[in-house]
Order: sequence, then structure tokens, then C-alpha cells
Amino acid sequence: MSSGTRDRIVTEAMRLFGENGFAGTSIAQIEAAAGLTPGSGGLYRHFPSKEALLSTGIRERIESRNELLPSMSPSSDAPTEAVLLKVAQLGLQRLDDERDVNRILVRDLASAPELLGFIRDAEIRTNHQALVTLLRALGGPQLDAEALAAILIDAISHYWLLRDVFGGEHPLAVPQQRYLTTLVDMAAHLMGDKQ
Amino acid sequence: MSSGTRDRIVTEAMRLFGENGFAGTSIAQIEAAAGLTPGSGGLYRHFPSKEALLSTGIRERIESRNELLPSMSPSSDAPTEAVLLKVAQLGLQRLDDERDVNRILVRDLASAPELLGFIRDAEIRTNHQALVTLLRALGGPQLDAEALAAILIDAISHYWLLRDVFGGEHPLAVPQQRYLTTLVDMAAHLMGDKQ
DNA sequence: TCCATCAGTAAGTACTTACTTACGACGGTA
DNA sequence: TACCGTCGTAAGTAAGTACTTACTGATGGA
Repeated sequence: MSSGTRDRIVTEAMRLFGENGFAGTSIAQIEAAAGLTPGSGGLYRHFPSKEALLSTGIRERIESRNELLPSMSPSSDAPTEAVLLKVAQLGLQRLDDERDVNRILVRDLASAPELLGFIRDAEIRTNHQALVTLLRALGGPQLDAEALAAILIDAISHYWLLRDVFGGEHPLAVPQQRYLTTLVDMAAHLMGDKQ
Repeated sequence: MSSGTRDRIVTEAMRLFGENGFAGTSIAQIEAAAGLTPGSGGLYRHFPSKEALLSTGIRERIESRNELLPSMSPSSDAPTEAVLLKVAQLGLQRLDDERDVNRILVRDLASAPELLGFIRDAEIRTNHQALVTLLRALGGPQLDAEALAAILIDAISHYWLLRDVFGGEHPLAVPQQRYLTTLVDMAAHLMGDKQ
């Protein structure tokens, strides 16, 4: 079965791109990691170029993932703080699960407009819209849910990113629980006020 | 004078590292940009290696910069929201001014522990500590100023980073003014409550 | 049994990489 | 004039780059 090799190539390529960057990963490295002979162009039986491999890897990873907020409404009788804390923890989890895609996004895609557009529409705006809907259900009509949702996403994403870049610990050394609690507290205060 | 050439090398190297990444920039490119003959090893009259050049560039940029919050206390009679908004705008300005260093940090330093430590101590924690001091002066003693300062820094940094990666516009398309106003509003609400 | 297709390899393409060596032009000092 | 260290260049090194070409063995359908 050839699709086994193809999938191994994609998996190992995404891991290597995430660890060493796109320019820092060679075709030979990917071949070796996928069980092919490094330097033989075996990879090109499955992909026409290094760029095409990157594009395929990113699209497959993002398309094969489920909704971040599948059905948050059933537990909407819980207090706002508890709901938001759960969402924040889910977001951090998701960032961890797609570590490689997230690293590649900030490192290597600044000059790949098609991939940027795909990620923006298929992942970033989708998650944002789901959070906006949730915030509107919990807060009053005066609330700027779009801005608040963006702030929550950005704060959590950058907390994750810095922790990742600095090898496991956020450079400001604020524990995750204190960080998330304070963030959720801020949001709840704002929402309570615009009720 | 040779130090002219040396400084040109550092300047152009930091620009190219920021634009194309460390692995994506060649010694020949840097030499050409600095006015040397590309491919002649003229760069090596001034730096022993590509890594040493990167290290020197980052350290010089960070050491030669002034305080982000020089003396915010004099205008402490202004309302909290106005002070925080000014600080947020200053932060965005600083991120723009040191665009190259910021890009290099998230793209290429994950496996350069000494540089990470230097940036953390000389830049990130310094700014955080200054903001913590300001927040403590404005808010009550019950406030978790360290967590709040980290959240404000992270939100603003990620807003800047995504706007940079996506070529000028934040993928969530929230205008800067609305974003900052909402962020400052959240902080002020929390601080007012813990007064 | 024949035969076409597929997946992988060996070997090589032309080119780029970081870095080195030998040398000449230069300015200051003796 | 003789000398010295500095700065840049020409020309190279060995290794690595993405990708190609020609081939081999296995597979599966007619």
C-alpha cells in the first residue's frame, strides 16, 4: 500500500517543519524520517515539490479537525466564569494538539498568501465566530463581543506561544491557573457591566 | 574606517534575518546588502560565524534601547483608562520599532538558550516589571498585578504579531482602536473592583 | 503469461551553503 | 625607505540543496 508511505511523509514532514522550520528541513531529512532512503528522490513519487508537501500537510491537519466549541450552550446555566475558564483551557489544549501547524504559521507562512487565507478562514475566524456567539449569549447587547473574543484568543495564544518558544516556561513565570483566572475575571467583569 | 562596514553588516543582517529568517538568509546576501562583494568572505573579517553575527545584532539592538515606561507617574492624576491606553499604544509602537528582533525571537531562537535568556531578562521582564509597578499604583492591593500585566502584554503582542504575519491586517479584522479600548476597559473594570 | 503501472533506489544534475586561504592595496609608524 | 597590521577581494573548499533521470522489482489485471 503506497498511501501508508505518503501519510508517513506528511506526518514526519509536519513534525520536522515544526521543529526545525521549513527552510531548516531538507528533503533528505524527511525521506529518512519516513523510512525512505535519504537523497533518493523517493518523496517526489508522492509530492511534486517541498512547497506542495507543506501545503498538503497544513490543509489536511486543519480539515481533519473537529469544532473547538461543539455545543457549549447546554451548560449555559453554569456561571460565566466557569464557562469561560473551560473554553480557555480547551483553547490551550487545541494549541498544544496542533503545535506544529501553529509554529509553522508564525515562522514560515508570512510569504504564503494562499495558506494564510486558508488558515484564517478555516480555523481562526471559525473559532472566533463560535466564541463571539457564546459571549453574546452570556453578555448583554452593549458588549463588543468581537473585540473581547479577539482579546481572549490573542492572550491565550501568546501565552502558549511564549511558553513554547521559551522551552516550556512562560518568560514572565505567571502560572497558568493564575493567568487564566485573571483573564476570565476581566472578561466577566466587563460582561457583567454591559449587561 | 572599518567600524562603518561592521555596523552596516549588523544593520543589514538584522533586516534580512527579520524578512527572510535566519536559515533563509545567506552570508552572500548580507555581504551584498552591506556593500561588500557577495561570496567573498569579507564578512568574516568582522564576525567569526553567522551565529555570532546574529547574537551580536540582537544584543546591540536590545542594549541600545531606552526604557519603555520612563516616568509614567507624573501624569498619574489622569484617569486609569487614559493612562493604560497610552501605555498600550506605546507598546504597539515599540513592537513596530523592533520588528526584526521580535520576528527573529518567535521564528529562530527556540534553540538558542543564551539569547532567549538575555531577551527574557533584558527586555521582557523589564517591561513587565515596569507595568506591574504602574498597575499597583493605579489599582488596589488585592489586584494580581503580575497576571494582569502579563495578559495586557500578551494580548497586545499577539495582536501585533498576527497583524505582522498576515501582511498588515489582523485576521480577525478588529480595528486597533476598538481592540485597545476594549482591552483597557477590561483592565480598568478589574482594577476598579479590587480597589 | 504477458504487460503496464507503481514505488522505491542509485546516481547524478546544477547550484548554493558557510567558511577558508592567499594575496594585494592601504595608512600609519619607524 | 622599510615595515606592519587592517580591510577587502578572488578563488577556492567540502558539504549540502532541491530535484531529475534511468532503472529495478513487485503487483495486479487481461
